[in-house]
Amino acid sequence: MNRISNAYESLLEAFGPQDWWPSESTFETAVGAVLTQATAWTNAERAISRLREAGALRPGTLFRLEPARLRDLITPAGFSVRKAETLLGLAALAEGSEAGWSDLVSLGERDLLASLRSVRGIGPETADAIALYAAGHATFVVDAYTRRFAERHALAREGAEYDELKRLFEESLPRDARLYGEYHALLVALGKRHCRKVPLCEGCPLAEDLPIHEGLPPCGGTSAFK
DNA sequence: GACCAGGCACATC
DNA sequence: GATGTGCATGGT
Repeated sequence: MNRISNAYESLLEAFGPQDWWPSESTFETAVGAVLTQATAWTNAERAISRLREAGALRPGTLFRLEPARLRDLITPAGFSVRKAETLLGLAALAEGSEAGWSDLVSLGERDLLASLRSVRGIGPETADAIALYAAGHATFVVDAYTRRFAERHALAREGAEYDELKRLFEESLPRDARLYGEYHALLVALGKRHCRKVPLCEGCPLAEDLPIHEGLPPCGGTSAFK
C-alpha cells in the first residue's frame, strides 16, 4: 500500500462509488468527454440530450450534420465552434475506419490514443478519458482536480507535467481500468463537493492519510484560491 | 456582476 | 519552455 492507494480507500468511503461514465454508448461517452471540456457536466448533458433528440449520437449521423446545425445543438455546452469541429473530427475518425466506431474503440491503447490525439481539440486529458471510459484501457486521467490534489498533498512537485502525474498514479495503483475510472471520478467529487468552500480542508476525508502542503491551494475547485 | 466549470490550441515573450 | 489568452454558456 502507499499514500495514493490509501487515499483512494478514504475517498471511496467518504463519497461512495461514482460509477462513471454515465452514458448509453461508447460514442456518447466520447462525445461527452469533448463537450465537458472546461464546462460543467450539467451543461454538457443538455447538449447530449439535444444531440440524442436529433438522432446525432451515432458517428455516421453526427458526421453528416451541417456544421451550423451541430453548433446549434451543442450550444448549451459552450465553446460551440471549437467543440463542433472536434466532434466532427472524432466522427471522421470513425468514418475513416473499415468497421467505423467499433473498429476505432477496439484499437490497442497506444494506437487509440494516437488516433484521438490527431483530432484538433482532443488533448491528453480528453484522449485518456475516452480511452479509459469508452474503450476500457487502464490509462489514468489527469485533470485540474487531480493536479490540485497531488500538489496540495505533496504527492507531486508543483508544476508537474501531465505525463508525470499520470505515471505517479499508474505506478502507485494496480493496473485496473475500473479502479482508475473510479479514482478519477472520486477526485472530481472531492474537488466539487468537499473542498471548494472549505479552504482550510476542515473535515477532509484525507486529513488522516496525507500531509497538507500549506503553501498551496486546497484540492477543491480548478481555479479557485489562486 | 463576478466567478466558476470533469481543456485545448495558439501567440508571444 | 513558460505564461497568457480566446473560446461560450449556464449556475451560484
